[in-house]
Amino acid sequence: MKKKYNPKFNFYKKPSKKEDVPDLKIDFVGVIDKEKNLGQSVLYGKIDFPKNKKFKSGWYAVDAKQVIKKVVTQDANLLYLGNAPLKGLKLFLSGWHFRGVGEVLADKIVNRGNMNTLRTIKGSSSHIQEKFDITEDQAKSINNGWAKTNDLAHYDILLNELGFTNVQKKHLREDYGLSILHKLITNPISLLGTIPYLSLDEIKKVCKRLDFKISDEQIIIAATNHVIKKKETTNGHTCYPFDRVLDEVIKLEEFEKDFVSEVIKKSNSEFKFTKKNDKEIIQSEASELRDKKITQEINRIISKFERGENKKSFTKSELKTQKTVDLSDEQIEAVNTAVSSPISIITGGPGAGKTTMVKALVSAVSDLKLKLKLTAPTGKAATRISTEGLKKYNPGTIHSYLGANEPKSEDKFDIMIVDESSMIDIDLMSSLLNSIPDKASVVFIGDADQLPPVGPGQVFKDLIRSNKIKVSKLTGNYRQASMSGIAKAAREIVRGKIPTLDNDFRNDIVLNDVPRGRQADKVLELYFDTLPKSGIKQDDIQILTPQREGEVGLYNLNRLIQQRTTAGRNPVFTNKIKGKGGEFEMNFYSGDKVIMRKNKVKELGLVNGDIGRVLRKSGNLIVTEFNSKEIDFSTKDAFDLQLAYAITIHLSQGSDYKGVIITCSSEHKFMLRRNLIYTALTRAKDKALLVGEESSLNEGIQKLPDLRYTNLIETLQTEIKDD
DNA sequence: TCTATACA
Repeated sequence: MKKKYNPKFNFYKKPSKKEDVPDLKIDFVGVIDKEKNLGQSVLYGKIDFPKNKKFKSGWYAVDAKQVIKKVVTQDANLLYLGNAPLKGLKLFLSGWHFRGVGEVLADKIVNRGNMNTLRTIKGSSSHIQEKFDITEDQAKSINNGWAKTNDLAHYDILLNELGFTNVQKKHLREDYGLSILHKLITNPISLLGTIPYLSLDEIKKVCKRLDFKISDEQIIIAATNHVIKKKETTNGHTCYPFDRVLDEVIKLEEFEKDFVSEVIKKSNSEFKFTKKNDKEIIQSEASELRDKKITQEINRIISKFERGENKKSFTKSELKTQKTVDLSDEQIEAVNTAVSSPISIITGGPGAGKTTMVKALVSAVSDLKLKLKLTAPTGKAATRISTEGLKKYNPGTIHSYLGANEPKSEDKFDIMIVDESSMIDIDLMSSLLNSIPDKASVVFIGDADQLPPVGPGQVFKDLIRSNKIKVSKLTGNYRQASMSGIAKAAREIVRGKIPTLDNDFRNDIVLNDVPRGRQADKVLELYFDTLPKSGIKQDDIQILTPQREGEVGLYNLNRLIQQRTTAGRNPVFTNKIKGKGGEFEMNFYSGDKVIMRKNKVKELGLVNGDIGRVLRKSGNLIVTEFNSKEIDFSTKDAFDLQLAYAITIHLSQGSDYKGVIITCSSEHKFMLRRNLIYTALTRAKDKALLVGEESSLNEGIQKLPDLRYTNLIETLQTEIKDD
């Protein structure tokens, strides 16, 4: 049987519209007389249970459609609760629907009304007031609150009763709907690994509440899914070596290793096993289906694509976008490939000519009268496209594009160009490919040597390495001699070679080999004296560091610079920041360089990563300056601001600066990796100054980025036809 | 150890 793909952890799903609230109506039914199969229902009052069946006394939850004409149907899925779900009811009443009802009042009401509470609150507020012996206002609030709820109320109460959190409830509603009843009746523990932030202990509590006896096999399978999922959320692996999964499962539940191994191997529909370098790799079913979904969508896009036949090859003169820029042969070829292929990839490091190439591609696309869509995974990358003169195409984040459009909607385009594609995780890629209309094409642009996505997988890399997608690699066609020292060093670092660096400041890349304890001072010296003297203004300098904590961590460097520049003035505002040693207060003064950490395009016209300056306080508002425009922040909005003299390397991805000071201290050696150093270094346009121990830098360059186990390359290679 | 997006 072919299984339907169910994106278990898809946070990018378009929220369901009000009108199509799925059917989630459940009823609570209680057995009154076991002998006569007589019962009561919250929705219908006195009811009958099927005569020929035995029931336990106490309460059940049931799909409301399965109580017909005051009779529970023969085949009804009854979830046995035993005790009435009063805890869930209390939580429901003290929830956001009912203003002014807190825990104490909810307690009082439910203790009086028990399960009749639900019938009572449907009545008039005077009735409510009298029954519960509460004030008129309280009764009105409950009456109003109930009017705002819908069929979801009982569903919510049930999940409250079982102890699920709000996020978990949301996923249960959207991923399972009413089928959750069947799941809870047959195998509640299998929810583990399919609902985020659900721990083994929590699901065990759910089982206990339901008096559900868990078999060893069920526990093992659930724990295995749990371990695999954890590897995905913490390290981005979409599959993992079996022996290591096994060890962790045993740590969670003390079973015999051989027994655990046998159980997992036997349940072959739950897991997929593959071999990588002779290592046995296990993948969850959900992850396998997700890979398959991606290949399916790619196959669909390839097979529906129509532009290929009547393709036009652009020549150099046709693609000339700006008088001064001459396109290289590889750029022209990349444009032609992108225009005539259903899916294509353009890679290359900074300075390889991606931006010029994109502009040429855009002009070619408009020449062909094709409708274009521009997107990127981050707000920052999307605005950067805007500033490249492509604003009229309305670049936006992939998320906002997905949210605004029903997949394959009317808002069709012929070609989508996606920038900074290396930051796309596998779930986002799946949603994105799914949204590409038939006949349209996609071009992914990015640099695979930069940092991997925050989320799971490394789709961009895998797509390239599968050899199933057309890849245009831009090299910049530079001759060694004409290359900047920065570019040369970056190329060496990517290959794992240690570049020869010294502290000669006449070079554009300089290594200051400084021991711990003197590194922060060195950073300040470069920032305040050396660089400005060489003609790079402080505004054009960005300090980059791998971590927040430590001598050359983000907090300390920002604090030190602030002390020398702005401290002592009256603080404009204060934020609370959660550091390693607990919460601390951070003052912001007039003149402080700040970074915006949230996308607030509609409200403030700013995206995550925008850099600006604090100006002054004006009444309740904090006046700032971003891109030479004054922007007013409320104190609440100002919580999204951080000091930005120093920022993490991760945050700098996608930006560039004239001068960059990069710390490479042994105190951050855990973070120092080849791709991190490469990303930091390639942010620099004119000058890159490294501060730290040479040995840490060199070790970092040798250290490959954390390996991500994925199975996508293999899936692509078997599922995608060659053309 | 760091990091994106989005919604409620």
